Amino acid sequence: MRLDLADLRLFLAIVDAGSITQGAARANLALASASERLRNIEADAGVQLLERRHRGVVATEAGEALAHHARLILRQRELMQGELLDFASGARGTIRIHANTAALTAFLPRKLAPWMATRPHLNVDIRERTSKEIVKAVAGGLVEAGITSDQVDAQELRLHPVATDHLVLIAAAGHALSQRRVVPFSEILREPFVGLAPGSALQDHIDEHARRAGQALALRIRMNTFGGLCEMVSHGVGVAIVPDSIAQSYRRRHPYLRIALADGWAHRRLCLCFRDWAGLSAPVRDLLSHLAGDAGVPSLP
Amino acid sequence: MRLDLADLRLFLAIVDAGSITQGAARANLALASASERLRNIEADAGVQLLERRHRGVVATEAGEALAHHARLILRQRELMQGELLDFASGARGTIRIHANTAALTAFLPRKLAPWMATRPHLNVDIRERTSKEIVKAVAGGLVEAGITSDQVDAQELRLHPVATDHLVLIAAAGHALSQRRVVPFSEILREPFVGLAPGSALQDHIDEHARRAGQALALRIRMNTFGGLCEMVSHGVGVAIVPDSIAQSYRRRHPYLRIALADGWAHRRLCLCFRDWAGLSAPVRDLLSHLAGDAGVPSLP
DNA sequence: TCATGCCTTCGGCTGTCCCGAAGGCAAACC
DNA sequence: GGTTTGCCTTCGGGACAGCCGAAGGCATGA
Repeated sequence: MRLDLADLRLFLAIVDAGSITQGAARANLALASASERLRNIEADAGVQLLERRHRGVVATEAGEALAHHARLILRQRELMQGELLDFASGARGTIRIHANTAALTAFLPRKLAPWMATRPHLNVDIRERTSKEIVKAVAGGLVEAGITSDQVDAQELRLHPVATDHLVLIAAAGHALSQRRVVPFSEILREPFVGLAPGSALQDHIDEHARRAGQALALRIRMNTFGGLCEMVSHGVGVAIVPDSIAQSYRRRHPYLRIALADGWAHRRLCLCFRDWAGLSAPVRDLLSHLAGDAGVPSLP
Repeated sequence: MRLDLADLRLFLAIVDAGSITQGAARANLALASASERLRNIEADAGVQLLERRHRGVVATEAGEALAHHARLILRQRELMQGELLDFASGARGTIRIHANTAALTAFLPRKLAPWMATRPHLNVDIRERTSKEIVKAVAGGLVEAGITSDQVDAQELRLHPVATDHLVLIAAAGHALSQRRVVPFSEILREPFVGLAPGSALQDHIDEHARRAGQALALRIRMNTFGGLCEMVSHGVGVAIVPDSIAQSYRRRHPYLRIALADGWAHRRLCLCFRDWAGLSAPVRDLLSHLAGDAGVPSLP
């Protein structure tokens, strides 16, 4: 059966108009073409679909049935078209980006929530990775964009700073360092530490710097969450290094000292990371614009 | 958007098969054609629908959405096709026939019930008409077929007898005619009559014969149903002329005498009436075959 | 009897769609 | 490391479908 969508549209137009002449006009077809299509439709169906009257035509029972189904099919097609348009315009789909620990825990939730609320069909899949892994993933095309620290070698990728997120040392009140405002990492290498679970990107990052300083940190306990970690520190179990954004947000619940780290690698800025702006998909561009600042992104191309 | 049903079928085949090559084969298309169609589909949609992998392809989110709608649309089309096939094969639709009073009240109900029970989507629209009107309607193409008395001038139409339905006189027990087995109409013209409501085809028929005999019947009362009519007769209100099938079916409830009418026009046979067998629609042919006899219709072409 | 409105048919043309063949690319294999 | 294999894309040519204008048929209404 070779009945196609144009046939359905034409048939509906004819039934609604009540005459082949008018229906053909509505469907932007010459009368001859409409007549021919109709002939084929009826031949295929094997039933008479229109009753020819002196003044126009009316649908037979079979014709009514066809019209009914035609309406359903065309409606379904409208829905499909709308949905595809959503995908094309970026109102629907899934964005995949990578983010480091700091971005994922402190920066993104606050920025992402209102943005997603206005895009009900848009899903975001964020994976936590070390900044180094993120750069590799973006460079290799595995994800379109990521949010990394600026302490990483981005090679040919573009980095666009969107927030500061310095690492700070936190220690229980009354700790020996309590008088210091700033302390170098090398000076605290022998302190008892509270750490994050192995595999955490931030923890690996810190361990790496300890290794470079020729020392392994003395981790008394490893926690799974920043909340637990901060609580441990506030009870004097040990010190810890966390993003300042985290340190700020937990200090009400678990009082502790915040002491800046003197090292360059601790002065991090969170950066959007992507290959080139023009190559990004619409929804990712939209998201990055939003993350870059509420006041638009004059600095993004 | 020029996406047609072939596109949908092809796309589904490709998604299911997991490769354009296989999908094209399933859709009976050359690889080149499939590739071209796909290109157009994606261009129209404005989104990538398939992710090209080293081994075949997989649908993107947008592709999944398209596939989903495609399945719905094609299913709907299947339903439509099935329904049209029902119409074409005569399993669905409405049959319009005319029947005279006798056929409508006595012959048809018994024969029609089992036939309709096995054809749930087939409706039958039967109108009561005089035999003369039926012949006119069939000859004029207003209905395909009818069931008439054989007492009518059928002209070029075909008549096929299917049952006898003689008119009989009924009278209360103890009536003056109670000793007679047969009586000519002319002899009872002056009897008080119980008749049917004006407009009834049978009543008009009887009146017509009375008029030819130069007399109007003395109708003491006109009833709307045969049941009421028979009851009146059994109580001695008057005599009446009814189809023998009716007389038989009510004589238990309302006892009366059945007396044959001698006149030729009372010796009726019910006949199928149609123009030509080949010109009938499938369901009407089917119905007439059934009415002509349970044992097939050797005499119908 | 003509005019009107509607549908059908005809002949010609254009555009679409299909196909085979050739080319490119990445993985798997020898 | 070259070759084979599987898969996708592109190209050019050819056939067919579908579209159109014009002419014809039919019934109605003036």
